[in-house]
Amino acid sequence: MLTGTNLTYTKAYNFRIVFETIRLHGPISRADIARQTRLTAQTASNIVARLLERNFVKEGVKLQKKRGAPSTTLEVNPEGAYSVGLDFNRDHLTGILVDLAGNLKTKIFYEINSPTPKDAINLMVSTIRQLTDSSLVKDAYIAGIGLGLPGPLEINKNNEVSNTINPKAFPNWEHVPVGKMLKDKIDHPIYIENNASAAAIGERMYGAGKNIPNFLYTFFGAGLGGGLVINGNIFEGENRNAGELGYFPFPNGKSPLSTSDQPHIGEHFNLNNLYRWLNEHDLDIKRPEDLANLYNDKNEWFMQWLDLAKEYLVSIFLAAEYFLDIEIIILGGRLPYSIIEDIAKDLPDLIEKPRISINSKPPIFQCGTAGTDAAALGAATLPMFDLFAAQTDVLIKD
Amino acid sequence: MLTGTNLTYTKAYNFRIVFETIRLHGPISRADIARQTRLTAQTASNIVARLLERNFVKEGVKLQKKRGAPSTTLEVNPEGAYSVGLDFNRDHLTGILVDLAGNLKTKIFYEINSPTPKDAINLMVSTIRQLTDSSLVKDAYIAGIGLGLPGPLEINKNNEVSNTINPKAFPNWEHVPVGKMLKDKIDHPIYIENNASAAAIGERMYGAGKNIPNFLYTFFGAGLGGGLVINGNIFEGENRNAGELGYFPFPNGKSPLSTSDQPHIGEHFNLNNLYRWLNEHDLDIKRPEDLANLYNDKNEWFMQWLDLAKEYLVSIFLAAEYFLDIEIIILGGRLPYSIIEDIAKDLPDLIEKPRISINSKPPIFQCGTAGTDAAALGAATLPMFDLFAAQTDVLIKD
DNA sequence: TTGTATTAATAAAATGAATTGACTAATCTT
DNA sequence: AAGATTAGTCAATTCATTTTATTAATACAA
Repeated sequence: MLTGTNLTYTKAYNFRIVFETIRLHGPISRADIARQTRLTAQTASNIVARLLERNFVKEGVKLQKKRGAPSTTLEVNPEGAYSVGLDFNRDHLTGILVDLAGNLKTKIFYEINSPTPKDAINLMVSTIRQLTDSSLVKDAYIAGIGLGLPGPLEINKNNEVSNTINPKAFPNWEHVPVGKMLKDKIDHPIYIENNASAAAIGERMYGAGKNIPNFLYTFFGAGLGGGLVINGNIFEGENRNAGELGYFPFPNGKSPLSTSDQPHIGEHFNLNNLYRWLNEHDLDIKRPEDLANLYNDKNEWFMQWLDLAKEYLVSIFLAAEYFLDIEIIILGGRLPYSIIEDIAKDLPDLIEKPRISINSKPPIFQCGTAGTDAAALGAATLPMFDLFAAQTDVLIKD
Repeated sequence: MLTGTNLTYTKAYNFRIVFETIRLHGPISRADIARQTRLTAQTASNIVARLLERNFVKEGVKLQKKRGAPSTTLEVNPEGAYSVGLDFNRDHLTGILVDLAGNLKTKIFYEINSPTPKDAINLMVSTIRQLTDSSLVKDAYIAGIGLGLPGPLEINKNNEVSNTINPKAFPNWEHVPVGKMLKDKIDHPIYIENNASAAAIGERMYGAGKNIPNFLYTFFGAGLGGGLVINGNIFEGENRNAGELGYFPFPNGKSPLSTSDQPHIGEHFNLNNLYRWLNEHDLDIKRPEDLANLYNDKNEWFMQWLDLAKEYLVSIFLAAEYFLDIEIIILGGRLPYSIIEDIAKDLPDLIEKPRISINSKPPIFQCGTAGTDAAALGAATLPMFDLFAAQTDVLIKD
């Protein structure tokens, strides 16, 4: 619905704009903030005063340029806020604490095995408590708790709780009100996203997408996921399922890992499928980390998988270019960094041959900066993003 | 760059919000406008006064609901502004005049044959003059001139002029500064878009996309084009080439119309390819309208083409769903309406079989309301959109 | 028929954000 | 040492929305 705006919203937006300017371009002086944001020096100065008061920024070194009075610079105060991120899947729970600058402060990792919802929630709650009760964040402001779940998710009518997990891949987890269950026990705002979207938001705010308003994030998790960042914000689609890259059909033939009657690329990237297939070839692989060794050894089976993976990705990324003319594709997730790096290195050449172009540049491939904890880090940035990101929707009523 | 906002921008945005509310929901009272926009009654009333003063809206009937004073309703004043739209391609130039309500007032159509840039510009100029000098718009406010060109387009460094046409399909038209050439002779603001994007904006503002902020528009023109509307605005991509649906590869085999060494779906939808192929089968077809007869007669060659066309579209639209989880796909363009209607009718069933879904609804297929003049009507709405659409970017400096 | 409740619309005053203008202080240039 | 330039802030102004108050029109109930 079309709603108006007023001074209050203006204030909220300018507050975010100034904070973002300091975060992305700091250390920076009040005068430079005013120039960049096109606000008056007075307004910028006033907003900075509010940011200082709330401890979100702090003054840094004095700086002199050519002439005139030297300027005192401002930069993000990492201790100004903290946030908790959880990345949950059937084989693991990662919990982390990050500060306002996006630094990872604490990390807790559990290997688990398809827990019941009740057990899972209990583990999440104790993990959150452990992270928020540490001496580090004593008295500090906690922005909230972000939870990354394997998609697809649901939102019920009340818009309050979102949660269900692909029932085939994760039995007994249909329509579990994860958000509600957590809210009953945790006294912080709770944000839930599918882990691919969360990771994309993480890269957008703190990582490779910091200065890139439009990109496609490709998430190698339990399967193949994606997060689409459009105009600086995640684009979720009508049913919150945008970025389901795994559903694309194989460009020709099908993967030896495919077993379903609707062959789709996701099957090739499904880690359980991959483990099983490698086991069939006498390779004992149980965790994503184990793949790094196979890659280092140039194991023939793994390299066969990797070559096919690249071929399949090419067809997806071509679609991304034709549809969205996307500038940058960021790759991240639980696969070892060396493997993701290899993919990012090879794709530009591989995509060039089938690509049709009249006057546009090919997409750039980049590795995410969050490493294998991308989902947890992304989850942790959900509260930060909600509070600080300079989205234009904060300008509009409701 | 991150820029701030202030009261002036607030005012501009609320002005648009109120106008849009009247346009989409009128006849509507001041009180209802206030309720919908969440502005105060006073503010809504003040903005309406400004809209009345500028003749963009007019008062309508009195309306009484249950109790209380009856309200005077407001509605768009069609005569409040006019706009000119041109749809140019190598075989035709369509020029139209529309009013503020989106009604087609005058239409001029020329059949042409790959004119030189100079001849084309002259024809455009005389068409524009004819449309703007008519007695109808005497003394009326002309919002501007919109020009739809076959993509892909370019923007030069100065951001002022955009213009070049697929040189393979349209010889001697590389890097022609159409915008600049028009501006020298025409004293109205000039807007240029590729015709698919223009048509998409037209459907967004006045047609099937009126109340739909996210949709994919599919344009059957000289080839296959697309326009992506995201958050109410056209999404153009990094090189302004988003929506190049024609570049998708064939899902299997290739079309009998395909001749290039990089087979792609666009070849199948290329009208010249289609005419040629039909000619080879002794069917004398020269214009899009001629296809309607073939369709009525259920001509075997044409139906073969049509069945393949649907198959190819399915693969594109599946990609649209997986990538964007798009709710609605609007079909329009120069193909006869009966054929587009047939496609829209058959696609839901055709897409259901290959489609993979866990908990999302399939896209809805709809025919555009602009008919075969979609591109020209879309071009005509470019100035209207720029002046009246409630985009959040009008809230931000620069 | 009369009094009351409800709603529409606007006038006048208040609010609160950014802006404008004036001023001080710090540094470089000549 | 004087002048130029820049940073930063206080005080006053501006201006669109909001708040408050008022008038007018209608329906409903007694």
